[in-house]
Amino acid sequence: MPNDYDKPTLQALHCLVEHVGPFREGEYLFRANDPFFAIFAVRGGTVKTSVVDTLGREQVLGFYLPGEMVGLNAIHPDHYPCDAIALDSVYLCRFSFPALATLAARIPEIQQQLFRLLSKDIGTASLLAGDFTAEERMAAFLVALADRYAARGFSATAFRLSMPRADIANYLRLAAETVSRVLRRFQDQQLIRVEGRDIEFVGAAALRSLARNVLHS
Amino acid sequence: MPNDYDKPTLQALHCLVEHVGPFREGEYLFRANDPFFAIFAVRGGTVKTSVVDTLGREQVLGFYLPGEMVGLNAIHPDHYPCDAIALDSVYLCRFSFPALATLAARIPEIQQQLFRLLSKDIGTASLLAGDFTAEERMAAFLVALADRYAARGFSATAFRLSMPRADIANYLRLAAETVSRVLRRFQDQQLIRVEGRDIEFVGAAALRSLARNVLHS
DNA sequence: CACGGCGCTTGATCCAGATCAGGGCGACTG
DNA sequence: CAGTCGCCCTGATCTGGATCAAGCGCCGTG
Repeated sequence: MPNDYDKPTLQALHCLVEHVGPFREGEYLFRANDPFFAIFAVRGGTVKTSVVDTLGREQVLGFYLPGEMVGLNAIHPDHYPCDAIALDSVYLCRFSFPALATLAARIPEIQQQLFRLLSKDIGTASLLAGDFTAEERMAAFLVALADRYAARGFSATAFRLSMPRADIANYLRLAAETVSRVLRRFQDQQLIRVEGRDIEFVGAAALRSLARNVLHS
Repeated sequence: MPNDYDKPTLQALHCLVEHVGPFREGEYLFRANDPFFAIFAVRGGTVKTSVVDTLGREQVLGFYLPGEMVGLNAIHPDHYPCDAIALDSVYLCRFSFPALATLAARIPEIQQQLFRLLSKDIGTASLLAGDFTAEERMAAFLVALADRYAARGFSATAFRLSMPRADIANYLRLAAETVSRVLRRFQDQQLIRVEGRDIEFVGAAALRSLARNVLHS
C-alpha cells in the first residue's frame, strides 16, 4: 500500500491491521464461500486464487506478490468467491473490512485508495480475457510479473517463479506442455534464460513487444 | 441503482446527477484516454465498451443494459481505459465522480454501494476468462443477458439482441461464423428460437445447465 | 542406495474453432 | 425498382494448441 499517508491516518490504519502467518505451501488463507470479513495485503510469499467447478477442475484466477491485496472481489457477494492458497511461506496483513469501510468514510484518502484498488482489479481481471496466442500470453505473463517485482524493488530482469508450470498453464488457459514449449522457444530465440523456476530476461525489449497487445494496448 | 435510499440521500444524489442523451447508434459516450470525470448509469438503450489495439483490431469488453453502470474501470487509471459506444438510442444519467466520492464519504450507504458495484465488476470481468467451448460461452452469454433483463423487469424468455453478431463473437472471443453455427445448433436442439436478433428460450433449463460451468461454478 | 513419485520436458497425433469462400436477404438510396 | 451495402448464414479447408504417450532428473523416504 502507498506509504504517503499522514500520521493520524497511519495510526488509524495501524489499529485495524493484524499480522497473520506464516502459512505454509498449500495452506488455505480462505476458501470459496467463507463469509467475507477481511481483505489481506501480502507481506511475504506468493498467494494464488482459484475456483474449482462442479466437480474437480481448478481454475487459477491470479497470483499475488508482496505488497498486493487479496480478497477485494469478495466485497460484492459478501463471501469469498474463490480459494486463496499459499504457494510458499506466506505472511499477511489482515484488514477487517467493516472497520476499514468505516475508516474510509472518515478519511477520504483511504476511500479513494480503496476505489482505486478495486477499479484496478477490474482492469487486470480482463487481461487474460482476449484471444491471444500462447506466445503473447506467456510474454505478457512474464513481463507483468517482472514489472510487479520491479515496483516492489526487486530485480526486473531475473526472478524466480513461485508457482509450478501447471498453475501458470491453468492461469493462462494453456496446457502445461504448451508452457514448456513456449518457454523453450523463448530461450531458443534469446529472449530469456530459463532454468527450472528461475527466469532471466535477455531480450526484454523483444519480450515486451510480444506482450504489448495483451497488456492492454 | 437500488431505490431503497432514504429521502435526504435521494435528494443528494439528485443534485449531482445529470440526464444526458440521446446518443445515436455508433456514437461515442467517451473514448479511450479521455480524462475520467464521471460514471454513467444507462437509462435506456445498450452500450458496448471496447478497446482497439495497436492498430485496428477491436476487442469488445462488455455490454451495458438499462440500469447498469458504465465507467467504473476508469477510476484507477484516472482516464477511461476503453471506448463506450451506443448500440442503439442511448439515454444516460451522468454522475460526476468527484462529487459522488465526496457524497460517499458522508453517506455510508453510497460508499457501500460503490464498493459493491466495483467489486461486482471484478467478478463479471473474469467470466469470459475461462477456457470454455463455444457452446458453453454462447449459452452463458444468453443466460446472463436474460437474467439481467429479468432483473430490470423485462421478459427473461424472449428478448432482442441489440448488438450485431460480430460484436457477440468478438466479446466471446469466437468467430462470427461460429456464433451463427452455435445459434443454429441451439435451435436444432430445441433450446432456443432465433430469428435475426430476436431470441426466445425454449429449453431454458438445458441452456442453463450448459452455462453452469461458465457462470462461475 | 534403490525405489517411487512428482514436476518438467519432448515428440506424435488429433480436433474445435479459425479462416477462406461464397451466397442470400432485407434496408437504404439514387 | 434496380443497385449496393451490411449483416447473416453455410460449406470446405486449415491450424494452434490440446491431448496422448513416453522419458528424464530431482528429491524425499524406506
